[in-house]
Amino acid sequence: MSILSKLSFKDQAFKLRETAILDATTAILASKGFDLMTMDDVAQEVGISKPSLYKHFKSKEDLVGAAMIRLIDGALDYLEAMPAGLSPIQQLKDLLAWALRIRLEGGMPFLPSTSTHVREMLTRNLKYVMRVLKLNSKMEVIVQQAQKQGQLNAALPVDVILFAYYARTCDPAVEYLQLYSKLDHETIVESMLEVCFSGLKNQA
Amino acid sequence: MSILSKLSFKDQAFKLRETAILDATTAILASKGFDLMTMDDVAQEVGISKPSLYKHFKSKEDLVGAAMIRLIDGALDYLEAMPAGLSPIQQLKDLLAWALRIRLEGGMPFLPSTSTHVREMLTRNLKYVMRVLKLNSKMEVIVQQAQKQGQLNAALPVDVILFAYYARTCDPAVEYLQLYSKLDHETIVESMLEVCFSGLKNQA
DNA sequence: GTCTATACTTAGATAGAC
DNA sequence: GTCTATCTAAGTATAGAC
Repeated sequence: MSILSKLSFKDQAFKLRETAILDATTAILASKGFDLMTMDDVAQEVGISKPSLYKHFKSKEDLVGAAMIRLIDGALDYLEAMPAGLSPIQQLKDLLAWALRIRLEGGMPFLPSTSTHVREMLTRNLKYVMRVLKLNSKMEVIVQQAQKQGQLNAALPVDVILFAYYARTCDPAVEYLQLYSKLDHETIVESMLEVCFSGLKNQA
Repeated sequence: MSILSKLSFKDQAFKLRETAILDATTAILASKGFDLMTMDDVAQEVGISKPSLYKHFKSKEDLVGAAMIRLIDGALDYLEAMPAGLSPIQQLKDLLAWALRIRLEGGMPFLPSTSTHVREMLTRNLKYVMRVLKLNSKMEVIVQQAQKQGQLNAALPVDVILFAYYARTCDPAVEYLQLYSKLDHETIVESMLEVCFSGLKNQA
């Protein structure tokens, strides 16, 4: 019994450290991006040595893959937790607002678009790809519902809507507005939603 | 006289090679991005040695800066060459379509958004910053005209419109549509314009 | 499992011959 | 000005002591 509890305690500590590593990785990825993030950065941020880091994740690709999977899971959880009866378009708006708020606080979702290198790396990560496909099928359903109910433009192919939507979660305009405009976070989120769903054109 | 013409001939050859270098750089940047592009890549693509490359550009930053400046100049030229009397919103649409077509053909404009690293590097390049500011002031005028004439949403801050617009020129949705959808180039361009100006929402 | 110290590789930049 | 050959720094990954 004492051995068992000791083991599970060790396991718990291991899990906790793993969470700390993924937190650090996510934050560093958000600020420096994949290529500039070094394993030294991560180890130092967590307060462990590099070899210890490699005990948890066998490579940089592995580590970043795990961080990205956690983000996708976060999105899936958010979708799951949504109040029933929310209109499809409101679901899309809420999810985008959630992602943008995380980004504005330095938590970055959705790195894959930044470079072909990173994209190919993630494409080789089977577990990651499976999560993305799962999220994507859920999103596809929501978009089709929204089109059927006349909330989204039904003339646009579903692919176009989905990719345009995903691209908004990592839109560089967010960082530029944060840097060069005096708008606060919530105003930036609202503006991005407005631009995404209503476009730049005058509606009249 | 013969010396002078010989010199100017040499100068011409030098300029030609410089153009070839910038072409290669632009193409490689478009496919691999800044971090993965090596000076060896560029030298090999042009068919010269690395030290020769360094005779033209004193560093990788310098080289990429020059390539980006040429792209901005292309945009400025395109604006300049526009037929007079074109409505402001049509100018914006034409310029965006022009940029997207270049991207679809592997010519990439507007790298700066890809990472903070690249952005900071370009920010240190005075010549580049000056060109960007010049382009930006022209764009600002067009956007304000469009708002005044009721073509663009006047409720949105000019900054929001400009950054959202710039972001569309390097929208990752373009690459995803190119990769995963069966849409041809022109349909992608039209879809992106539609999404940019009218948004995803149903217009009714 | 954790650390110190180190091997290996890549890529930016240059010395020196021609 | 161009090349071959090389320097140097950085960063991924690991060997081996504790």
